[in-house]
Amino acid sequence: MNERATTVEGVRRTNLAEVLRLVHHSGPRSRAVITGETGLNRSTVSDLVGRLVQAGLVEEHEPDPTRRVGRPSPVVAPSPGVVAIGVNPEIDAVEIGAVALGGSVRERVRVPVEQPDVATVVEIVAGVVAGWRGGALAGCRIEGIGVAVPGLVRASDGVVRFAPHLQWRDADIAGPLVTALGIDVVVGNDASLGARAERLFGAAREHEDVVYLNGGASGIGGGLILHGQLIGGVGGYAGEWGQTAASVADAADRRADGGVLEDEVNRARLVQAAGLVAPDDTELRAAVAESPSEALTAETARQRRILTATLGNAVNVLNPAMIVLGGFLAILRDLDPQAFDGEVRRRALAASAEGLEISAAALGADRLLIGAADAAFERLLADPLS
Amino acid sequence: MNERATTVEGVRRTNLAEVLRLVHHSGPRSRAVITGETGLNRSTVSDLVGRLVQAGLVEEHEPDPTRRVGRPSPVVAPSPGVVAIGVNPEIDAVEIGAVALGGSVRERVRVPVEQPDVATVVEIVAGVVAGWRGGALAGCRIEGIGVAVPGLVRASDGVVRFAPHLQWRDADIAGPLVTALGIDVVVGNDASLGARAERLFGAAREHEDVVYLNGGASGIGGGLILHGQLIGGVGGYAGEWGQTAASVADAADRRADGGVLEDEVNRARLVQAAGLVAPDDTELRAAVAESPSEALTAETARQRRILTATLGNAVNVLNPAMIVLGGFLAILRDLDPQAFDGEVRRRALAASAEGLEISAAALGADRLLIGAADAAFERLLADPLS
DNA sequence: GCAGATTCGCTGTAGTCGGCAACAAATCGA
DNA sequence: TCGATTTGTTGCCGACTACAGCGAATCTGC
Repeated sequence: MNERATTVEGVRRTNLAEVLRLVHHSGPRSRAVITGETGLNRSTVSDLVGRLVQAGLVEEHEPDPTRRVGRPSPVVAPSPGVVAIGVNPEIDAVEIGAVALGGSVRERVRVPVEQPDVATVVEIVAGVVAGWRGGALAGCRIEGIGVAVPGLVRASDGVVRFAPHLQWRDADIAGPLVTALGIDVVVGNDASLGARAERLFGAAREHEDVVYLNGGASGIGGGLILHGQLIGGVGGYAGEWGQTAASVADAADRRADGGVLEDEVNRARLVQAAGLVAPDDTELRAAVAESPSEALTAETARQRRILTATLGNAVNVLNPAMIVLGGFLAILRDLDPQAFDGEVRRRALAASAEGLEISAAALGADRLLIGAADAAFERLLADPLS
Repeated sequence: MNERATTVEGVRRTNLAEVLRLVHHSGPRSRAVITGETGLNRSTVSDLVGRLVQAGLVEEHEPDPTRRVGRPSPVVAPSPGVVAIGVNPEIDAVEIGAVALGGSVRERVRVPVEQPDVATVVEIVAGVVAGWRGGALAGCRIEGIGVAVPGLVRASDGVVRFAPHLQWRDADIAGPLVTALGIDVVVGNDASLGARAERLFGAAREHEDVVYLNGGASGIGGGLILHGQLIGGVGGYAGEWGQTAASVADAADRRADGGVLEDEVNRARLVQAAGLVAPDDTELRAAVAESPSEALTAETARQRRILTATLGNAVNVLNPAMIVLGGFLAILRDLDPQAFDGEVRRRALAASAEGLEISAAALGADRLLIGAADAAFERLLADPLS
């Protein structure tokens, strides 16, 4: 995250970045607290905050009425006037959000559209952003646009290599968006950006080593955070758990011959066993929890066996501090969290399971928008007074 | 690796560390080259190198006779007088090496001993190091001791949680070694340190995302390097591929019911199929390569199927730039590297396989000693003029 | 209600560090 | 032998944080 400062001027950039990142990711806090957490001198923090205020990136509010002796320290909060746009094109709609520094969603729109192509997405985003600029976000500073794509995204240039759901292949969405809006654009994999959001503002807050798995209608996506950094791999395609060969201990548990994890641990199979038609996650959760049929019970048990085996492997290889499950994977776990977690632990080395926590995703539908917007903030966070 | 410099004094520490790390990991190079590679100013490099020379950490040699115009630039090389001790306790011996800054092994000793306990290892190391200090390493500066243990090592304090081979459990080897020798001690997992060595001085040189898997008599160990950093996980136990549930597609391929990867992909099974008795890797390699029996051919094919599936999963999840195989895993691959690599690629997403290279380990028996010693150098590299 | 204690913001000074420019040194080519 | 080129060296400058001293704001005890 932080690059090293090899020059004296770079020190200020590093320190400005640290202060801004702190109030953005960890919330408003007093100058005194910032001084303690950064280890910087009071006068230095004063100077840094002053510059950030002058740049309009943070605001200083009157001190918290803490019942403590001493002169009260003003609270430094990220400015709500600095926003980034998060975009999530999906098979049936394009979701767009305006996220302020600090992680709060200020605006949010869902535009239904069947399997949009790049041009359609750009058009929709341009229209929505133009409307916001003249209205709800008038006077705001839009720092960038982050796009969360359900597919493989090349890290080096943001080209969407393959998004099966949208039927995009080698699609450049960043270029047209920049042209249309004149704002910096960042493109990323949806699960990776979801992991980012959960790590910064959700269940995995403050954890440095996180495995995030999300189960959606189209499959299983994942994100990986190690040493506090989002892991992309050499091309940026890391995290594709859904495409791994499932380790199915009992041959009777296998449904798809030669299939991959998302063929076995599969939302559609769960829906079918529940006898539902196109339920959302809330309905599916209810069906699984309340008086399930024998077939549904067997199917959930089967999927849980395979999923826990996969997670056990992940624990052995990565030794994460936390596993975060989203979508129908959380539903599978919530059926009996204790048994589920115990099974994962049983399949892992005792030492590796010691530091492990398993949790359902905390952020709701905003997750992808927040993650995408945060990625768009990255440039600002790295060098606040560019 | 590099921490951020939040203070002006820290800038020098960072830059000193960068220069020393460069000549240590990437080899001797002229001041002019260092200037180009670091982006620092000539005068700054001059100052930094001068300090490192004064501290005895690097030496300046007369310039390379390059046939180029201009004033020749002296070559900066790591001082061979600065060494770290690498230690590798194994089931039948303790191996000890003295590794100089730059990565060259200066001394090396193998002390045969049956299943040594901690006290025995400490005694042996103390004896060997005392001998070196009075002889071969007289006048050398011993910066630290690195111990590569075949087992789980807690990152926070270096305690060996469990080393099945040595039958160590919750063993503190760092404390007694420090007491006996008065030198800083670092303890790490053998495979992780092997990965470190391969990344810095071996096959994975200069790659940022590396999966390393080593197959030994006792099982399969692994190390993981992502974003150029060794991945430890929250407790430091990451990389235990051998204990993962193998994904065996064909039930007929399974040998150990409910077994883990190292039960299926197993050196002993290979040895048995070859009809050998306690061969070393060279003998095993020859047996596998030259006119193998039908049983041996079937066994290698079976193990290759399972291993390639595991590696395919690793590629999908981690998208590494390189997979490095050591020990009998390299033997399995070398039987037909092209087919092996092709199979791994086939099991991975096309995009993830694009940037992938697969290779046998390049460093021989010195690997663990070099990795352990490099870990012991870490403190010096982070802050050269402590 | 007042005085002392405590915490913290503010200001001016000091020390450290890398960049820069000018000069000197060392090599090559003509 | 001279000019061109590259690089080490030196002194100066600008940038940045730490520090100390002072004043401001709040709490506690009497």
